[in-house]
Amino acid sequence: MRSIVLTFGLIILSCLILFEVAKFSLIKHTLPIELMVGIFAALFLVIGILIAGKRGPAPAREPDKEPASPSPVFGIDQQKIDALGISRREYEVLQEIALGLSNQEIAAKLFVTESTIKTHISSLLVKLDAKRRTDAVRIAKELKIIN
Amino acid sequence: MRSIVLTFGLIILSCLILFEVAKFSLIKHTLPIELMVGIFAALFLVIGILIAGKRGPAPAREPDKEPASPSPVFGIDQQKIDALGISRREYEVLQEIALGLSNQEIAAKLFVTESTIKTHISSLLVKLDAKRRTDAVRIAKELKIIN
DNA sequence: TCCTTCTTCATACGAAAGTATGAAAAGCGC
DNA sequence: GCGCTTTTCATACTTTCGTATGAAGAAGGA
Repeated sequence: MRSIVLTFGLIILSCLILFEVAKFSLIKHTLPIELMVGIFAALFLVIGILIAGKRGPAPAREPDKEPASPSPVFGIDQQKIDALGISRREYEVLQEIALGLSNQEIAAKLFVTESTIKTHISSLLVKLDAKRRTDAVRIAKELKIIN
Repeated sequence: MRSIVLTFGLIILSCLILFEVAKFSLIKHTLPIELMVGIFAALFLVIGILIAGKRGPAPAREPDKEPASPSPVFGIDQQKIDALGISRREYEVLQEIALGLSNQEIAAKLFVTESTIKTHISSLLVKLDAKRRTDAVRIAKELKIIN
């Protein structure tokens, strides 16, 4: 909670500063308006991606307004991941499984113990309704929740 | 692929339209610059979030072709299978592995003992230079020798 | 603050996977 | 027939995987 406030505060603050600087430049006609707007657009595009990248555990999943795209436009269907209740960490493990790594290798890669990986995989198998890791990978690919 | 191009095309198109309208309003001084920039910032913030929500870690994956319905011969590289020295029976086993079946299930499906399946898999792992069956599946898909 | 979820870890056990080795039958090309 | 590969199977052993259960700290929402 505190971290969110802090992060947003920082973002807003830096944006305001940038904004004032930009307006100053604009008045002096040292920058065209188009460029100005473009910069801000790009800036907020990046910010948006960053924010979304830090997806929390299903943030208040209200009834979805349809995304109007039955097929995943950009490859991965985040909504399906949420709908299955797959957590961030579990998803990371799933990706490593798909790469063909062993539990031990995944543990080393994610800096946790093999025990933890086993726990994640067990719940993944339940959530994906799979019997084995190979099964889980196939199902996940069919659901397009991994590449 | 087509849908991605379409989506991006639409986004860019609507942005250009919005941009022109905005510039027009700006010239007529019906809107303050701040509001203008703010609208675009918000717009691209949303777009960024949407994109991030739908994107994958993008490890250069080509989309899988339609399963089963068309002849699996198209897209499969028979020459690579031969080059790797993978026999007919081994290839059958490989396909079953990719479906997520256990050794026992594969044995039942192919009417042989589990022992035989293990033998086939062992040589498959060597020929594919894989350490595990999950690894073998990934490699086989990358080599386009299975769907 | 209380409650829940997520993440982490451990231990123990059973099931599945994989390795090593040997061997026998069948098919094929020479 | 002879040599070669493929396919089949077995036994024994090691490693990995998966389940069950309990527990504890961190983060976030109500």
